[in-house]
Amino acid sequence: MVLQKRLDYGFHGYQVPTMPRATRSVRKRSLCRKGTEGGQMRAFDLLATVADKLLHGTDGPTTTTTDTSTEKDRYAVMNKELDANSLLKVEPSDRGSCDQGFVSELVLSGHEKKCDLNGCLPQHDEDSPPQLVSVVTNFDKSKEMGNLASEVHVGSPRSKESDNCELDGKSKVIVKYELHKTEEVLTGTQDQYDSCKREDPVIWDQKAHVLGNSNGCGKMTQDKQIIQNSSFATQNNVKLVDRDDDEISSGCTHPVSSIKSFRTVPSSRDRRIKKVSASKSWKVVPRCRDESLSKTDGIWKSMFRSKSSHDSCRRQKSQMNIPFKKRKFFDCSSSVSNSDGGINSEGLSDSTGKVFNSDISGRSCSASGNGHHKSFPSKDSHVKIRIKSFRVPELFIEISETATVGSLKRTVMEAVTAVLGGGIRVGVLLQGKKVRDDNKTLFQTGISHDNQLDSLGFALEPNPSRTPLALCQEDSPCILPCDAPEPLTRYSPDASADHPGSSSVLPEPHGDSLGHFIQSDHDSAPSPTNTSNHKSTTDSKALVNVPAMTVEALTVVPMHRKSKRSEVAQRRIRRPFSVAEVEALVQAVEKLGTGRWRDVKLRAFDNAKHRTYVDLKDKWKTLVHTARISPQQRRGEPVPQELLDRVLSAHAYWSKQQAKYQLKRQPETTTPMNKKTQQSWG
DNA sequence: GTTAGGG
DNA sequence: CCCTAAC
Repeated sequence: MVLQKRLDYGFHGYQVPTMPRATRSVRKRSLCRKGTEGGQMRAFDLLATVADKLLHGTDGPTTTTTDTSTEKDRYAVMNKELDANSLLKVEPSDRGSCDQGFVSELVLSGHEKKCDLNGCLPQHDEDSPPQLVSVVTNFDKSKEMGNLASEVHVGSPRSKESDNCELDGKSKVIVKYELHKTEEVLTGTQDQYDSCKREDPVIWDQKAHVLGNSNGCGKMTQDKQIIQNSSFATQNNVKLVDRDDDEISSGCTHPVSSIKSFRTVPSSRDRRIKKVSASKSWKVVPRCRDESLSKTDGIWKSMFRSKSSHDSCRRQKSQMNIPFKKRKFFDCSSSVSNSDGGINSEGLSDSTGKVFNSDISGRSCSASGNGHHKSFPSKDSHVKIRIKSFRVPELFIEISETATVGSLKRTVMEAVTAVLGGGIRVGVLLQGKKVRDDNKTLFQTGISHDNQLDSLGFALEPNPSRTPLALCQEDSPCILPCDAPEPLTRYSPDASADHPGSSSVLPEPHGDSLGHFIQSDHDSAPSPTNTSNHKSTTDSKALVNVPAMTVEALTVVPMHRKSKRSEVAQRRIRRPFSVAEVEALVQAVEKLGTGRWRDVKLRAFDNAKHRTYVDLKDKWKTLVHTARISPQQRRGEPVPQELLDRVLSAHAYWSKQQAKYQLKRQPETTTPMNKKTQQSWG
């Protein structure tokens, strides 16, 4: 029998490809955003816009090749720039002449024909929306590990110019990526672009009939569907934003929307994907780091310029949130880092990596939404927003140790895709405060060009509407503000198959959504707000208001429900005992003694589903230990000395009792003093 | 299913 | 917190 082990990968987040990367120079007028601060654009729209960018970036084609002759490549999924600290990257594969990464393969496996997208590709005519994102992909030519970092620029469709920043002298591929159109990615010649451009640009307008249009379009969306299916459709809670169900009506404005329209297509793709993602035979790994580092040297250098690879490696390791002993199997080269502070190639990302300020610089571009880029000012005051990069909420992945590295990659990709695809949404922060009113205009909100938008930030947060279960902690900072604990996202591809309650999601910070607190046995995190009527505050029981647990914002994304159970259940998350819990435990033990953990559980933690009697026993064990060591050696949330004293006292008492019991059957009668002591407890 | 103890 | 032996 194969020993199944699990690996936990704690990602403190990726850096999702940077969104618009504003070009400072007005000339580049790259930041034409729809909407104006004057009231036409509401915060909601802004969010939607941002989300769109993200999604397109997520599902859009990625190109990882410079080989312009390979048509196929052009439709690869746009690579995301992962957190520099994450060792898992989206990268081009070394397969064949095309450097298509697995992502693209996964997503676009259906694009056998060159012009699948024919007739679907946007016509970058004068009427095209002013959103054009150019992706500058840099990657180390040193093949196989050709890591790459992408940058996404938003600009006008016609601004062909691209930043010529060259990183570390690596070869560079410049890709134009048109938003609100297809996920077309141009990697090379213009004629290719033209040859595949869509004929009916109208489709991309609000009310186009998706079905009525080219197959190319359909295929495209279909491919996206595959991604969804493979990554999160099964959990039926994540989808690409709010569009999936809107069907045709929403048209291609949001490419994803048409997905269902093409459901009928080749199931083989689905199957393939499933198969791929399901396979979890871990084979290799253990090899270090230096080797792989050297391969990715270019990247590492650019990402960790100030560190030696060793250092980074070490740091990675030390920060990896891998609660397993399996840790030893972990490998830096394939690992992920929890380190904070995304360090993108530009070294500009926020140190927290959570919220990135946007940068609004001056004037806008044409107000006419028609994409006419009269390079300059218009009557409307437009707001330019620049987002260096986003960071995906922390992601947790568990995968069988027997899984292959390849499947790990895919799993991670799926997780990311799932998250980006709808598990998250964009939040707007203004001066550290979350802007909740989606209906306010930017101007009303204070997001105006003449306002220093340094204070404007965007954050990725769980998308409540897409998540079935939500452990909602009122006002808990899911929003990833600087320094706030990042929400934890747990992605378990296979485990927890049959646990309905196992898919809980990040709390929805807003009161606006289904703030239903679900106390699934899975893990009902003690209510932080001490709602006196909360279950976990066992009224008559010993356990009183359990203070907020530190962590507990987690997302569990059950996947592959069909997978074998052999994959083993995932390790429970660590839930440090709060002082209140300790108090309750001590009290119960004083009364019941050690050795009756089940009773202790029933008495004091009956409502704390996540505390088993074994947990209580273990906690007691550690408490005793803690009480015996010097305060300096203690870690974690300090337990009041008073409690520790009681622990020792009770422990001593019950130990004595036990000893006596064993010696003879002479109950407590022989020790009046102890008895007295106990009375004082009771 | 519980307990106890090592990991 | 996990795993197991032992009951």
